[in-house]
Amino acid sequence: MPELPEVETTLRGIQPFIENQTIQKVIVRRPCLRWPIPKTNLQQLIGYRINQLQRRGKYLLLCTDLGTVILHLGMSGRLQVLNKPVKADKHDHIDILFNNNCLLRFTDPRRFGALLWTNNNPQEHPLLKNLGVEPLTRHFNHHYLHTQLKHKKIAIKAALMDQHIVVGVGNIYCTEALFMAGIHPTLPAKNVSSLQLKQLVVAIKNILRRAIKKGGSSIKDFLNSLGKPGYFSQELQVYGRADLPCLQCQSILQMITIAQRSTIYCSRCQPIPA
DNA sequence: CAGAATACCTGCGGGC
DNA sequence: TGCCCGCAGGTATTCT
Repeated sequence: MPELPEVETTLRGIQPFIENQTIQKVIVRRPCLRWPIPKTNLQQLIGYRINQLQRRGKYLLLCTDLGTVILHLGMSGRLQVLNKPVKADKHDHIDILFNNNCLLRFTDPRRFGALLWTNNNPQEHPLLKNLGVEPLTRHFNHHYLHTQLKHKKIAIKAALMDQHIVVGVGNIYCTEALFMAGIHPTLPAKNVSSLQLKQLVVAIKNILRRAIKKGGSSIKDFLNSLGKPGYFSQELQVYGRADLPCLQCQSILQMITIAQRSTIYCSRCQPIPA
């Protein structure tokens, strides 16, 4: 489900209900997501307030005076705010109840998501401290990409999805951005021209911004924190369109696998440079 | 060291 | 109807 636009959509959806609210109760139904859930730390949070809700890459941070809850939605995770008690379903692993009677519920069928705890600066947490730049800041530009990629032989698509280079770009938006920039996804990262890198940066920023505006993509089951789908999937040009005609040139779109992820591209619009 | 493969899970749709 | 297969938005860990 969640790449940067979906995580950002989630943040914006839950922020008004939980920021500055005091934690009243925490229920952990399933002790393990990707890693064990730090139950003790969560119980100690009762009576503490969420000072701030932040996003770093695909992580969400619930900041309190005691420490920070680090959340990752994995592949199928979802956060929603309920304003009345609703019976928990099979995959509703964690509930956090606030004094305003809002209930923050974490649901994750595949359990690739995570809830972690840190007493220290969350940016220094092992999972966060080596993350790459935020794609929607000025630090993400073609000079930066050139520096990062100039020695990399891996496919450009694999490099863009490496969260240590740039955060938030996942399989959908990476596939789309490469199409927009006219770059073949298997091209070795070091061989992407300077002009192409510029186009790629523009494409990535553009697609992420547009997706956020539309509330993210609902490919299969993404629902935002209000239980509504995102509407960006209607605008996807290549992702999910293998064997269909390219919307630009009518060539049949191809599907290949790169770094164990499905990749769709147009062999005419995204040629391999001679 | 870089890069590739593996592992973690459940659910869904399609083919038989 | 039911079973088996492949596929799904991610990424730390282990391997070569």
